[in-house]
Parts: sequence; C-alpha cells; structure tokens
Amino acid sequence: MLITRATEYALLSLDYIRKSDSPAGAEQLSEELNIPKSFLAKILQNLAKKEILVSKKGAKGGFILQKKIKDITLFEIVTAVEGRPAMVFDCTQYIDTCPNNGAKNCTISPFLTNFQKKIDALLRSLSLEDIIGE
Amino acid sequence: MLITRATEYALLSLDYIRKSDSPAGAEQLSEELNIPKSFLAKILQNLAKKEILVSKKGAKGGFILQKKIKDITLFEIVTAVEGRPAMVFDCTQYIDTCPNNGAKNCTISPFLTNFQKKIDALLRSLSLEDIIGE
DNA sequence: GGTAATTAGAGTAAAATTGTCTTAAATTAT
DNA sequence: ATAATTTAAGACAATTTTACTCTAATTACC
Ligand code: SF4
Ligand code: SF4
Repeated sequence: MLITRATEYALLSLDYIRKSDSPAGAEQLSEELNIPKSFLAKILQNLAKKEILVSKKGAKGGFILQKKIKDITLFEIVTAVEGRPAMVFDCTQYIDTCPNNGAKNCTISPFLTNFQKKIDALLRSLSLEDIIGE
Repeated sequence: MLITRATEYALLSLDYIRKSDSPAGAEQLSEELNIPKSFLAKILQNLAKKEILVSKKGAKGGFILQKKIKDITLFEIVTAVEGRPAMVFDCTQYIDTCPNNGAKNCTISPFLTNFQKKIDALLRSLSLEDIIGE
C-alpha cells in the first residue's frame, strides 16, 4: 500500500472542509465522515502544522483551508499526514539487514531510485483539485 | 511502501539466478545474498508457481528462469510474491469501515482507481531486463 | 469565568509483514 | 534400493507498522 488509511481520511476531510463555509471541527468531521475522532484529530493537526489547514481554537473553532485546492499537492498531503513521502521501497529502513550492506553495488537500487522519482513527480503534479474536482 | 521486502528478495534472487549457469538452490541463494533461508524458500516457491521460475527437486536441484528476462514483468513478480498486485490503496480491505460504506459516492475513489491503473500500467511495462540490465 | 475547541504525547490494539520450524515429497547419485 | 539432497507445504512465532485511544493541557470565544 503506497498510501495509508490516514491519507484517505485526510483527503476525505479536505474535501469536506473545502465545501464547508464555516470552520469544520474534528468532532463534526468525525461524525459526518465516520472516522474515529481521536485518530482524525491527529491527522488534522499534522495538516495544520504543514500549512495545509489553518486551525482555529476555542468555541466555533475548527479547520479551514490555508491555500486554494489547486495549490495543495498530493505530495504535501501524504508527507504531512504520514510523516514522510510515499515510499516505493525504503532501503534506509533496512540498513541493518541490507543484503548488499550499504547499497553500493546493489543491482536493483538504481531502479528503485528511479521508480521513486517517478512516484514523487506524479504526486507533486497532482493537486487536491485534480483529486476531488473543482 | 508500495512493494515489500519479499519483492526485494525476489528481484535480488532473480538477478542471481539469471547470472548462474546451473540451478541455484534456496540455500545457496540465501547464503550468497544474505536472505533468511526459509523466508526465501517461500518466495521462490511462489515464483515457481506463477511460472517465472522452474524448480528442480533433488540433488543438484534448484531454480532456473522459465522465461527470458525481457518477458518477465515487474507486475508478474510482485503479484506472484505478494499474492496480489501492488496496491496504491485497497478499499476492498476496508469494506467494514469505509466512511462511504460501499464507495458508491466516494469523492476520492475515482482518483484512487485512476492512480492504481497508472501504477499497474507502469509495472506491466517494466521487464526484469529493464530493472537489472541486460 | 465557563465552555468549546484544538494540541500534545504517551500508550494500546490490531493487522500486516517477516521469519522459523517441522514434516513430507520428489529427484538424483551411488 | 537406499541415502543424500533439495523443494513443497503449512502451521506457527516474532517483529514492525498501522490504526486508534486516552488524558491532560492550552487556547480562544462569548
Ligand atoms: S539490497 Fe539493494 S535494495 Fe535491498 S536494501 Fe540493500 S540496497 Fe536497498
Ligand atoms: S471511503 Fe472512498 S476511499 Fe475510503 S474506503 Fe470507502 S471508498 Fe475507498
């Protein structure tokens, strides 16, 4: 799975938020979209930290978009929510059990790097508008 | 992670096998490539079942390629080894907790389907030769 | 001040991946 | 034939990742 449940929830929430005219709260989103509240709250926090959402605290608070949907890329969203870009295969997590210990002369590593670049480019080229329509 | 450790091991093994002139055994591959033996054996079995490798039992047995490397696609390999194609995001695994219960009117589902098609096409277009060279 | 909301972080639970073991079956060499 | 080698199969265990929860603190509005 290239993307996780958290990213799915983020996309569904972003769609809801951009359709809402007042700030949408975590609780509201959770109920409307049937997403576990505490989990969703974390996701929204991450989107706020990465300047995709603006969070308003206090009564009548909630989240609103910080940018136009055509200026938010899928790459940003995934990275914000998952804590790192969507990975094809992350060698760096297996340094201790890398069969070629260090990737110096790994036969498939160049391919993986190339593949990753393609995915990154694709994710960067896709805006939220492309995903959820205008 | 779009692809798993099992696929990495498969690719490394396939590279080794195609360079070897006699059948390569699970034990040999395991030692040469520093891959856990029993885990690798499973992977090789799967590749054999899906007609990528031919397995020869008994003394001097092992695995050899069943096709030319340009006729083996990455799609085949991943599907054989992982039991299913590489998924961008698999809604079908979340039927019981799908916020739009059933995907009928899910705003992001069309995008996901489209994305998946792109990945499938890419994986089908890549041969083992493309990955590990001639 | 009181209430409604986000923030932060630790902690838990479930699921998927990764890896092991044991036994059986097949093939080859002697 | 028999022994040695090697794959086949499946149950099981360990590890890692994902998914989710809880509690307490903080901020802002009215
Ligand atoms: S072997 Fe090649 S692919 Fe596997 S981890 Fe080391 S570098 Fe990455
Ligand atoms: S909500 Fe849309 S994306 Fe999430 S699971 Fe249901 S269908 Fe798939």
